[in-house]
Amino acid sequence: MLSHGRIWEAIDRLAADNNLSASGLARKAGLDPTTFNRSKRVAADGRERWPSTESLSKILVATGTEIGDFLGILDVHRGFGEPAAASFRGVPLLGLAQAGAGGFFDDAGFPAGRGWEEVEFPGRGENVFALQVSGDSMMPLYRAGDTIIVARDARVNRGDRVVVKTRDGEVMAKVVQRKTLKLVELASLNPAHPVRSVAVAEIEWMGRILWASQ
Amino acid sequence: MLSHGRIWEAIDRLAADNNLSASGLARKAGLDPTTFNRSKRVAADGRERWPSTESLSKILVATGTEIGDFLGILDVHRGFGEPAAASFRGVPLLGLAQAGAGGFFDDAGFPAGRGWEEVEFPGRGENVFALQVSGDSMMPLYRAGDTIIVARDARVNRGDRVVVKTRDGEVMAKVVQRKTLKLVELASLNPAHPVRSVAVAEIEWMGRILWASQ
DNA sequence: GTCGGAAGAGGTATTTATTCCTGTTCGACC
DNA sequence: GGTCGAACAGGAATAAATACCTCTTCCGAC
Repeated sequence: MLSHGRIWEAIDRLAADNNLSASGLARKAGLDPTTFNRSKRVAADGRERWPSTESLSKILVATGTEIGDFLGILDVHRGFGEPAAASFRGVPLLGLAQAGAGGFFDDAGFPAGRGWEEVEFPGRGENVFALQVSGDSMMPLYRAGDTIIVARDARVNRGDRVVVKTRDGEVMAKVVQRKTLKLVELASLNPAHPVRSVAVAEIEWMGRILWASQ
Repeated sequence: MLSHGRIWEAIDRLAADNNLSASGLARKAGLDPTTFNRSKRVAADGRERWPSTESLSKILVATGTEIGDFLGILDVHRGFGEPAAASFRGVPLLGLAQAGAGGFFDDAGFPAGRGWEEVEFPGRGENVFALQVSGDSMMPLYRAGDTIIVARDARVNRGDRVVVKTRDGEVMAKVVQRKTLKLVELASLNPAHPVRSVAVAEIEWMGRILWASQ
C-alpha cells in the first residue's frame, strides 16, 4: 500500500524530524521551496498530486534517510540496537463526508475499496504517554476523566495544544500562542481564562497533545 | 536510498513475480502497456526517467503488494495497516495532576516509577477506522482537518459521541442524548444546533468516537 | 512595534511522465 | 510457414509535476 496521504505524511514527518518545514526540506534537497506546499497537494478539481519518485529520492539523499524509515516500515533484520519503534498502528482513514457515499465498506461493514488512506494512531515517537484529565477547567474540549495522548518534547508550533509542566510542579494543558527563545505564551483551552506567559526557563517539559479520548 | 535503478528493478521483479511482462503489469494496473518500456527508462540525452509514485501505487494495488516487499525491505507488516505485535507497545497512563509531582519520569524524561497504568486501545478485531473532519460545524471540539477514530457498531450509551450514517447518505458527528428501540436523539456537538431525532430504521450504521486528534 | 527572512498560497511557464499511436519483433499455436 | 496477440521501440500529443515568480502572512529577533 502506497497511498497519496502516506507519502505526504512521510514528507511532513521527514521535514519535522530534521527540524525543517516542508519548504525548508525542499530547499535542502535542491528543489524549489514551494514543491511540497500544502496548497498544491490536491488540485482545485480534486485531483491528488503525487510527488515524483525523483523528488523523494532527492529528499532522502539530502537528509541521509533510508526509504524504509521514510515510509515507516519496520525492518526487523536491521537489528542494530534500534529501540522498538514507538507505539503506533495504522488505522484506515477516510474523509468524513466521503463516508456517506457507497463503496467504502464491505458487506461486513469493514473498510474496503479505494479511497482509504492510513493514519498512525496514536503516533510515532519515542516518548508518548497518556494523561487523564481531572476537573472541568478544560471543558468543553476535555472533560474530567478524558485521556489525552502526549508526545513529550515533540516539535511544537504555534496553535498546537500542549501539556506544560513547570518547575514548581504545575501541569497544564494549553494552546501555544507565541513562542520565543525565552518566553512561551499559552492560551487557555477554556477561553474564559487569560493568556499566560511562561518563561522557558520555568518549563520543565512540554509535550504536544496528539489525541484526546471522547 | 531510493535510486532510479532500484525502482526499475523492483518493477521488473514485481512483473516477473506475477508472471507478467513489464507491459503486462502496466496493463493490469490500468496503465498504458508502454509505460514501463525499457526503451523509455533513459532518454536519448541520457536523462533518467523516474516512474511516478502514482504509477507505483497503481501497480502495488493491482498486484496486492506491500511497498516494503516491492522495495525489497523485509517487513513483518500484517493485515490492514497492522504492524507486527512486537512493535506495538502500550501507552502509559497517569493522572494529569499527578504528572506534576516528582517520581514519574526518569532522568531521560521517560515514564518511570509507580503509578503508571496503561491505556486501553481498541482491540485488533474491532472495526476501527479514522474519519477526517471537513468544515467547522463541529467546532470547538473538532476543527476542519481533525481526525477522529471511530469504532463502528460499538456499544453506544447516552452521552457518547458518535458518527451516524443514515440511509440517505448523510454522515454526522453527534452526542447520543436518548436512545430507544425506534428512535435516537442526537444532540449536536455545536450547541448552536438543535437536537435531532432519527429513526433507528433510518440509520445505516453508528460508530462511537473513541479519539480525536488535536 | 518594526524589520527581515521564511513559509505558504496561488498563478504561469517549463519540464517530464504517461498516453496514444504506429510499426516491428517475438513467441505460441495451428 | 502463416497467423495472431503480446511485447517492445519510438515519436507525437497530452497530462501532470516542478520551477519560477509574485504576493501575503507568519514568526522570531531586536
